[in-house]
Amino acid sequence: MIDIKLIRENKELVKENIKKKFQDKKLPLVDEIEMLDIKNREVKKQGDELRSLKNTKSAQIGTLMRDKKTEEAEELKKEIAQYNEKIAFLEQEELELSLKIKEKMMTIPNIIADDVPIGEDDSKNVEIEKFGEPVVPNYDIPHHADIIEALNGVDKVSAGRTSGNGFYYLMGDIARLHSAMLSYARDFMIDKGFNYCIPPFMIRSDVVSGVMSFEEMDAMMYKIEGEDLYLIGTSEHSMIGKFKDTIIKEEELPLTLTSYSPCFRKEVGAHGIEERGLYRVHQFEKQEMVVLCKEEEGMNWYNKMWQYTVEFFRSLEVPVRTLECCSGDLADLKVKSCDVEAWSPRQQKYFEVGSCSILGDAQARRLQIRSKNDNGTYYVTTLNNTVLATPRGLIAFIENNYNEDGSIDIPEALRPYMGGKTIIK
RNA sequence: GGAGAAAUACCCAAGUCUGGUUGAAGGGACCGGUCUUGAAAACCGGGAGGUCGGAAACGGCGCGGGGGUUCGAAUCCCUCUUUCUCCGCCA
Repeated sequence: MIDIKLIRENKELVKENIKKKFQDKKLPLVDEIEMLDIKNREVKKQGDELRSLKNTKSAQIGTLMRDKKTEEAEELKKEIAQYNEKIAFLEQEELELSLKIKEKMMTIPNIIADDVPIGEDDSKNVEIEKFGEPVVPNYDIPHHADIIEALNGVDKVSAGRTSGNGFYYLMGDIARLHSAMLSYARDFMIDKGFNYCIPPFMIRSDVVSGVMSFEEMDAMMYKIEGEDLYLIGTSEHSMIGKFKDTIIKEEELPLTLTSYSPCFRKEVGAHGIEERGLYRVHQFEKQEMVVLCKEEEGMNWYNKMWQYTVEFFRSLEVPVRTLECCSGDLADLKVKSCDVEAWSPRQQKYFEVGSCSILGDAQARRLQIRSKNDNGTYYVTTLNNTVLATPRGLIAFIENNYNEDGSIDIPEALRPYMGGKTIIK
């Protein structure tokens, strides 16, 4: 959500930005908002004047009552009653106008960074940099589901029975590897100075609607029957929600947090749960990083954050690359975003394992997350990035550490979490 | 799940029974000053933060959130949320 002042003062910029994102159908909204805003302020002004008048007269009644001038007081009461009718009418109008404005404002995309590549969809995303050699071994790498199955590491048949498609039992060393990776990811971020946090795994609807649109909510979030609660789709939801309606002391910024949570997603729509294996599932686990900082420090953190993820995967012998999200593929709330993709030696291409985003003050404005200095309050800049989401991260790890004989190497970094094991076979 | 108590500004806290100079007493912290070589202490002085409209003057909102009664609500009523105490249940 952008500042409405931007529409008042520089609506061409807002329109230009909409065009850059190939959302031309939203262009008329800008003028509509501008008109509604003018009208809203006019109505508010009228209302304020009447309320002011009413307040003054009411105070007079107080004085008259004290002086026992009942008749005069009664007359004033009648006078005020007339104001109240008008005020009620104006307030209704004010409410309707501001709702309309808010509804439209929510759909206006955030102003993207100048250096975001312009493109209509994900096919126009731009590779930035490769880290590590994308090696293709001279033997075949089986599908991850087959690798894991051969090691007795997964049971999807039983999961289908208990929970349906999109769920899984991880077993034995593979389950342990899964946990080891998460523990390592946690400690990796703690060592970077991030504050470890385990958040609530369910959140209320007002928090959800603060972080996503209704359509997204419907497509992603599981609702708890009979309660105003949703299972989180990512800990970002509860981590950002943590600061809803608060003013953070400026000396506490930047807040650098790393959170663990299971994540639940319906995965309704485009892709669905149609793929074999553990790539797209209803339930996964994630170590996340979240940063709240001053605007001027935002880009600095953005660059640090994706680099942390790269460093993390490199320490696990996984080649990665960064892929910059183009304007059309960028979610409306984001200023800039890049994916960290892991190399798949089997498919001989990169696939997404994480996503780093800077949202400017858009998320903070929606949720009223502010800080304060001598010039007053301001909305903080929010960022989030994946350290490790797994089983997806597990797949990347397994493919890249797979040996011809079906075993999986455990790199140095992970061994303390695997009881010293150097190999899974 | 049951019973009770509470939520007031950065923090503590008065006011709520008895609605009207309470746009919120009093502390603490904070800022400015006196004193001091400097600081502390003491003393004097200052301001509610926020938000919306306005170029400004000024005005609207605002005592956990929402609604209601009333000319007028921190104060009365309803509702939601949260916290605390006790009981029950439970990893």
